[in-house]
Amino acid sequence: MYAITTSTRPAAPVSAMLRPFPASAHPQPKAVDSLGAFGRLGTAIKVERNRAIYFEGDDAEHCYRVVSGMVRLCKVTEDGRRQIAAFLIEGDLFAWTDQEAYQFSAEAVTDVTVEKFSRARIDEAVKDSPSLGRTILAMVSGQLAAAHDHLLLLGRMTASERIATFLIHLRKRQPGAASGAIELAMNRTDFADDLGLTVETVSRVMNGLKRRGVIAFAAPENVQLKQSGTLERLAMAA
Amino acid sequence: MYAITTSTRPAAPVSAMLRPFPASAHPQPKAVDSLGAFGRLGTAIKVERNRAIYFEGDDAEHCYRVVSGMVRLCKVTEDGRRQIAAFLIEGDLFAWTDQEAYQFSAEAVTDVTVEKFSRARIDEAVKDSPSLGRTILAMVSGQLAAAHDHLLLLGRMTASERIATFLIHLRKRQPGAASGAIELAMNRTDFADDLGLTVETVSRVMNGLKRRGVIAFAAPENVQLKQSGTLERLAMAA
DNA sequence: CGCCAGATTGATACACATCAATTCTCGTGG
DNA sequence: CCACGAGAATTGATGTGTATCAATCTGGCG
Repeated sequence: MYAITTSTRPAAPVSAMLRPFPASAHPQPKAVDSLGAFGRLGTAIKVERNRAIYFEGDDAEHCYRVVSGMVRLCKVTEDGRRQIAAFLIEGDLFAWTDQEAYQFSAEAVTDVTVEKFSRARIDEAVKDSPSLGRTILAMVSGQLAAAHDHLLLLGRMTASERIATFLIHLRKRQPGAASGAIELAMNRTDFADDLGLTVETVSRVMNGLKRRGVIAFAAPENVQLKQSGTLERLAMAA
Repeated sequence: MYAITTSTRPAAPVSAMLRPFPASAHPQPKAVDSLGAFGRLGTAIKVERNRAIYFEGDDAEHCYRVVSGMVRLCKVTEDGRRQIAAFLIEGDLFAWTDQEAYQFSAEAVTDVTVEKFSRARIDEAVKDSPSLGRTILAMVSGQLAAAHDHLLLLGRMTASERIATFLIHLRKRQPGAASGAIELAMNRTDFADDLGLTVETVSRVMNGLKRRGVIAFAAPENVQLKQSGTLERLAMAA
């Protein structure tokens, strides 16, 4: 049941963030084909763009895995400042916590399919299959490493370094973007809230790079990396 | 063997950071008593204050657990900017990665005893005992949650909010500091590099809080929280 | 066609960095 | 016991990168 729980709901940008659909609104969640190491332990759930999968403060009863689309983990302070901790894509695990409440909200950046696991069931499955536990640990520790890199970015990099790093990072994860064409699933605000900047600064830096011919974009969501070398020099320390 | 590997050594503050002692210099590493869930899988190692346990870029052959003292995980860019990802205390695991090279250096903040594990041996031990795997996962996912909170701090908090948050956080982890007395193992520079600030800003904010009677300190490393309420209000979103 | 959210651009403000002295602390040796 | 030196902390003066405030522009959609 999707009862209205007493979670810390964002105070400022309320209108934008909606609860996930009640289960009844999704008569037939599409079956997931690529189950990976997780067999049939979970349930596939679809979530519409810009809806929350869960809110910070909700009881942490489930853990998840992205099947398709993009998810963001984020937190909003009382006065409306928002930080996005990570953008997650196909295969990424999230909410794999031991605390009794979620500390970050998870929201669908695009229309998304996620697989939902009961924590209890996963614990049992791991007892039977140590390799499953190994897989989970590998993914979580990978995310820890990514978070640490993100800390360096937020703590010590300038605006242009952050953006260069972000773009390069995106291209690495983009499956079929061998050239330099990147499809940005997120908008400039998400962009800014991930990098600890404002929308205006993101816009200025992006258009600065565009003017210098380092990147190109007609529509804001369709960026091409023209001079990867320059970008990598800007990005510096990986 | 502690062969000189081809690791990315910090270019700027070279003098400060020294290799760990060769094993031969530690004839009898003191036996560790509190082995926790890890039995006798590891070896106790002592590392002197301000020496590195390993460097970013070194082959990631071992993982560690802090037995006593404080360890910092940090990265230095070519031009000398430094970010500390975390301060680790007794019981904390680190270097629990699947990548082939460490991405962050680990350094002793105080004189430190760490337990060192071979990754291969741990993997085997986990196969035998799933609960060990569960313990490890719990710790790593706890660190991921802490890293995410740190991201919010670096991305969206002001200098005073960062410092208030840091102080409160420290007190929570300090074992016997029920009152408000905190013993800072790290100096102002570490302080600043964890919070993404400069030493000067840290000093100014700390002395500002002191003037307002929120905190007190005679020596810089011995801080007392006088008005926890005020601090918590400053710290805001946990 | 007109609306609206998102993106861009411009003018200005400000929090923190940077540069530059002091001051403090503590270990060391005369 | 005190002068000395060195590293850390503090304090002050000034600079600057990014935020903030405020329009304006753009493209999609009813």
